[in-house]
Amino acid sequence: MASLSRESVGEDTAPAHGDRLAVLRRCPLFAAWPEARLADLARIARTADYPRGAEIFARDPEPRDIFVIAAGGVEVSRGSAAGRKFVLSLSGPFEVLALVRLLDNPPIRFAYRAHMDTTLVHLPVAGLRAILDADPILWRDIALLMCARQGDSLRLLNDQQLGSLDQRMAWTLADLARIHGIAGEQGTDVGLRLPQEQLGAMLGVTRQSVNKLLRGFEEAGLIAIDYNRITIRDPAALDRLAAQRD
Amino acid sequence: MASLSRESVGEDTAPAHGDRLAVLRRCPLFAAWPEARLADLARIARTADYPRGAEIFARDPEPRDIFVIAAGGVEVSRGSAAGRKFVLSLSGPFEVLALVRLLDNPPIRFAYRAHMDTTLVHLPVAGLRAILDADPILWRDIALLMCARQGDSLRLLNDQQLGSLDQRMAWTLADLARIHGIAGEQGTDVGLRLPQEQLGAMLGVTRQSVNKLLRGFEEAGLIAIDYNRITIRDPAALDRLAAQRD
DNA sequence: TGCAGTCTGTCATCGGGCCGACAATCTCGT
DNA sequence: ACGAGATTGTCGGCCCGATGACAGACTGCA
Repeated sequence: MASLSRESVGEDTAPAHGDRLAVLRRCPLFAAWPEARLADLARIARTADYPRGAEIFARDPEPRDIFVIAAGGVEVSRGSAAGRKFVLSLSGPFEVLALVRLLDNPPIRFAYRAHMDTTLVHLPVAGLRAILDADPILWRDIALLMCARQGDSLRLLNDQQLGSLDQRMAWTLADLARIHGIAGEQGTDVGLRLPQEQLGAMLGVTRQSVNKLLRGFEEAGLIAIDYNRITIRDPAALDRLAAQRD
Repeated sequence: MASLSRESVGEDTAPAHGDRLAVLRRCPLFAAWPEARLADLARIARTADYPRGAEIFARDPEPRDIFVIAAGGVEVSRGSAAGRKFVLSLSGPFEVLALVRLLDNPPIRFAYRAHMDTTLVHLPVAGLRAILDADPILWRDIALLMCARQGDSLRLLNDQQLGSLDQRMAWTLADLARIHGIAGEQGTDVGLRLPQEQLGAMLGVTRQSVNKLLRGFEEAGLIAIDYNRITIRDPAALDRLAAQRD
């Protein structure tokens, strides 16, 4: 159990303000917002650092923040009573998370965990709503982003129901590479050292199944495996495999 | 293959306009909208009837309408190349569907089918966007609805991954009863005559499994089965079973 | 009323993925 | 450099749900 949380809350110096502004400016969600609104956002925002493995809202019984990843990565997951875990996504920098908190009572609560050393920009939901209500056309960007997120969820749901395991694996790997990937000489490195256990929690299978599946992919020349590290050798074939879900 | 579609498009008499207004007024989404905006909506809206089994956008290669169920029910589903089908939901009156079309290019396209004789109010997406942009605070309602929908999808995803089959069945039955159910003396009738095949397509299992599962539920006194018709006898126990998903 | 088409009920068989177990390998902190 | 803990690689047995098949029941239309 990680016991650390919110290391650097409280410093609110001018350069910190500028940092927050720089982060917000790089979020696709805020891309079209006027400079003044971004400044408003930066004013209510607070930065916090989380060491690898820390739970993001571990101490908040009723979380009140939406947040943006400034650096690092966040695992969005949910545990079951039986001890199993479902990993919804591994998000990277400049993604805005927990937007569902704009609702007064969200229907389900996921857990957020720093997947590596991570810096977040917290936006108190009340303050964000005030800014949105003061310039309501900004709600449009929220609405459209939520439409896109909904589309992503529906695609995931569809894949879970109709796709074979190989297809889901191919799709998941391609997706991870797109978010976190680092292109290299031998191919695109899936930029995370993710345990097969965690991959399993994304696909809904056990780590043993993931292992067999990955070795199969390696044998087929799709990927290369170096212990924890996966490199995509044949992205085209991978996409072809993933795209058969229709 | 159903060949019928859009029977009554074209009539735009004054009383029809009033009918459309009445339907829109009963949608939760539009509950807080000012009367003038609802009138604008009704003005761009068009009503269409679909016989049971008809595909809603069968003829539109690039569908441009968001729609509201005025009466009847709509099955939202997606087929696979292998001939299998995934049923996302069975929606009832006054639900607004296909909101994801507010995006220019939705990431995934589901099929909509009239699950019984159905009347829809079509809202062209361009017209809707114009109305929203003219009074942008209305975007807030869209955004919050999409947040709620997203929450629903995430809950479904979570259940698929972590829940046992019984739990998912219990949850699905309770959900259907909530949307379409008719309370009676012997308990709540799940208001649809849905083939076990279709239930299977919602849960991601075959009709045989659904059959065995339902008989088990009946034996346990949770439900009563009369051929196609399911009546919930012990809603408390059903909820208890469904709620174990944590 | 009868018949075609749909839906249910049930069985035997098969297979993919789970479970439990254990050894080998790698990483990281001290 | 070393040892504890995490992660991988692999196996055999097992179980749930898929598959294919078939008879019987129900519905709705002619």
